[in-house]
Amino acid sequence: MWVHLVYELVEVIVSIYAFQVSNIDVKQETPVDHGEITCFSIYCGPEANFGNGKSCIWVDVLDGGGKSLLVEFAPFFEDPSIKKVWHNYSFDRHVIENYGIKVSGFHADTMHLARLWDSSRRTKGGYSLEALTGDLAVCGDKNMVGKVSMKNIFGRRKLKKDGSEGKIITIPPVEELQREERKPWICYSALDAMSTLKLYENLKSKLSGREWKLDGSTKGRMIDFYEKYWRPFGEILVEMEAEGMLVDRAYLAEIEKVAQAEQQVAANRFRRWASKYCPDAKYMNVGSDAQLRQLFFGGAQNSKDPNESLPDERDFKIPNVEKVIEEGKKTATKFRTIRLHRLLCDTRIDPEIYTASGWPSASGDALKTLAGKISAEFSFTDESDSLQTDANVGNLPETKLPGVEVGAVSECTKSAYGTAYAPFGGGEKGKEACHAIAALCEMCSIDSLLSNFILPLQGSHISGKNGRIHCSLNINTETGRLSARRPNLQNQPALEKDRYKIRQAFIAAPGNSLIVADYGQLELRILAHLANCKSMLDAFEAGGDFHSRTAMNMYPHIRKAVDQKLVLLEWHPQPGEEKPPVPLLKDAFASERRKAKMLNFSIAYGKTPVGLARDWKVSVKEAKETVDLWYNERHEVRKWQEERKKEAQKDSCVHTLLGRVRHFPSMKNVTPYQKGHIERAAINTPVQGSAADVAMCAMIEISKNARLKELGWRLLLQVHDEVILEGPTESGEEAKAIVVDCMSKPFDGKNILQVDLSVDAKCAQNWYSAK
DNA sequence: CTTGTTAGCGCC
DNA sequence: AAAGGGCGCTAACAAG
Repeated sequence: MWVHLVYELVEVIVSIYAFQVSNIDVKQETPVDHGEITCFSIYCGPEANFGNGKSCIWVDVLDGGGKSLLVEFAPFFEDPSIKKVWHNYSFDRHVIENYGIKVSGFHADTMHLARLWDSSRRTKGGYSLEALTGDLAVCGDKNMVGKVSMKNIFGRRKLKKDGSEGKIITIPPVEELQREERKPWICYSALDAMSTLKLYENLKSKLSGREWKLDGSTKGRMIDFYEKYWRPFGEILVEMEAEGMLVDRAYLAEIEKVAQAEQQVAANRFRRWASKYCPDAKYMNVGSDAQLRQLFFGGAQNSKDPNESLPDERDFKIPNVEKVIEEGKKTATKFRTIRLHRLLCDTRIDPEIYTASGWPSASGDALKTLAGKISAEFSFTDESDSLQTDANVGNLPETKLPGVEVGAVSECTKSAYGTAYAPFGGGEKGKEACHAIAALCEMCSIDSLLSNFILPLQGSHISGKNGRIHCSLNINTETGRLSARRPNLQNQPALEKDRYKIRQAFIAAPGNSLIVADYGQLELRILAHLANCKSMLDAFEAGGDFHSRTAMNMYPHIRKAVDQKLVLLEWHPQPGEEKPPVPLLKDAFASERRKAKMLNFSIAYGKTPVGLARDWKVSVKEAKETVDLWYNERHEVRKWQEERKKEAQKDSCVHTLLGRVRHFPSMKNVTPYQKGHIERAAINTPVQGSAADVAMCAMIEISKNARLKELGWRLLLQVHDEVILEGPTESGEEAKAIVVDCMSKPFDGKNILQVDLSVDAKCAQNWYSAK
């Protein structure tokens, strides 16, 4: 009876839900196929009267009727004409869909509204309902009761063993609260719905008060931006999460074995070598940076505080796998202690890299410096072997061109062995040390692949019933990019780093294929457009290898070589041709092109000559000269960047292509370092944020394309400038062409940029082979 | 035994 | 003094 009441009333008023969910660990699990609803509430403003003057409905799903009661509400959830506002729509929708209810009528997500209003609340309390409703800058409503956290209402101090209250505050399970603290619990969860609607009204009015400017002219208000872009985008993201990616678990189990075996070999190789200098190193945790720091740099001074030094030797606890019974103990304990001292007693290795806290770094980079550019392969038993390995070290020589001076000094004159070579005595000893440390590096990188990717991808908590992985896709970055969580599918190893071909585990279902489509140099194209830079626009217009063209524009001697046809900018082999008639620029001037490429990527991020000098191991003056060469042909970029810095200083904000705003703290009263950070963010955000705008528009185009839908193609994932879809193999080619078209003309079927948007797309059975 | 923090590293 | 933008995740460690 009262279900009908709601149904009729809410057609006119926006309504709100807040769900309490059990049987799910929110921090670990995906809500897709996990989690059960214990209760929910509906609020549609103070005017509604559900009887006895009550304006809010609270529904007990736990003891009040369970699934059958929830299903009574299905028509209500599924009615698109009932406009619904949520706080974190994604979670609630997945949980409702676990009951087979298809939610419709998505009107707004207050988390996204808040993010659109102010994208930098991370340091101001974040975007929880509690933080937002409690913030007067967001909800200036004095009559409003903000959300109060569960911890404050229901938190109980954990009792210590002696019966007194401890410091740890625990919250009982929601089922227990609902049954045993019924009244406050109903108030609490009903308030969620009321807070959400209040928050919606506040944010809507704020966004209505802010002008939306696109390309310099007024398009409306920012709430219009939300409705045009982020509302449909929010819905698309939830659908993508629900789809999920199919993962080949058998394949992952296979590469896990291989990786573990290779890791053991590398780790033991290092341990065996290290134990020659420090016996306990045989049992060390080679993955612990503290232990490594002790072995290499024991006794070293802190670079920031000369009064602090690492101890000469230090004890570490390790799992007692050998079941050693230590002195004074009766049985083998779970852990035992080993003592590590500096490997070299008489010699010290000068640390080149320090951590932020001033201690010598034992990071991968630092270890690579110690080892040098060599392989981990080394025969520790038969030293005659080493000569063969020796022949392989060093860089490949660059193609030399007669009559043309090759710019940089070739690095192959330097020794390929790292800084550990000399301290360990040079010669065979030095080589042995470098190879052992190289093995350590390899062990670390395998470990990182295993623990970050291969193992978690096989976990059951992140996959649904159908074996697919459902990450959550969030609009929660300061620039407007997406982020992915549980698991983060946006940082899967790519290309040459993917030594176990992890991406091969992301597959299409039988009968299906994946389409992987990505933009070529999206951010650089955006920069060319925003800065209106002629040289860059011309280079994109001409097409071909952008970095080679940059190198040519930077260095007159390269331009001369190109003009005289001594080198080719790029080469498209004709049938029958095997190699180009003259060398390619990227081979003949590899080091210049490398620098040009690095500058192309770094300058948009605001990298300074100081940073480049460090990377390139040249003087700051020299780095600055190279940077100037880059800007020489691209003075519009410099001017545009200066304008952005001024804008950040004057208005405390910058804008993206579609008119989203990122605010910065006032530049008064900030340290020079903070000022630098703001300035770099100010020149980066319009580029990164506009690229995010483009990618979002492309996804909206793809998602609303009727033909793609008809053919059965669905978006699965976005990785900033790349999208992945899955659909029937037989329509792969047709779908691919549509996707490319959507991405090239992402603004309502048009491209409003001054540059073309180049798109590369492939159809394949797995993610790896689509690259 | 839990929690938070740091360093490090994967992606674009 | 700090000198590359934006993320999320992990192990190890430190602290409660």
